[in-house]
Amino acid sequence: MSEDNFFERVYIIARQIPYGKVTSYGAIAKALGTARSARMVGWAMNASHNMEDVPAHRVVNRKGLLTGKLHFDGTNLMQQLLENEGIVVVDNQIMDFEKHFWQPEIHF
DNA sequence: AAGGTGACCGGCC
DNA sequence: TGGCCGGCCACCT
Repeated sequence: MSEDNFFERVYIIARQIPYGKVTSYGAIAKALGTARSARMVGWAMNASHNMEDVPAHRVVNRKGLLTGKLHFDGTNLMQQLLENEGIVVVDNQIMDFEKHFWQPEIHF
């Protein structure tokens, strides 16, 4: 499959997201040292479909909006998963986003 | 090889 | 965070 470091690094970070917590694409990009590549994080998430251990549902945009919801199988699968972890989601938007926000460890 | 694309972000009104 | 615009960078055709 893929041995691309960039994608793999994104997966490593994503896998470190604790249960019931969420983070943003930009935060992951920053953790990788490339804050300007937030879009690539989203791209990597798209490819993460093949990966089982990557909780892409815990990754949202900076506003706490479930922008990637449409990329999941079910129409509201992403929201279901988040609510299953105790996160309240209303209209594709995470309530108390800052409260559930998790900052990835910075490791270049 | 070049251009288009995108699950974004920050700045500005 | 409501909306619009420019920048950014790796991936795909």
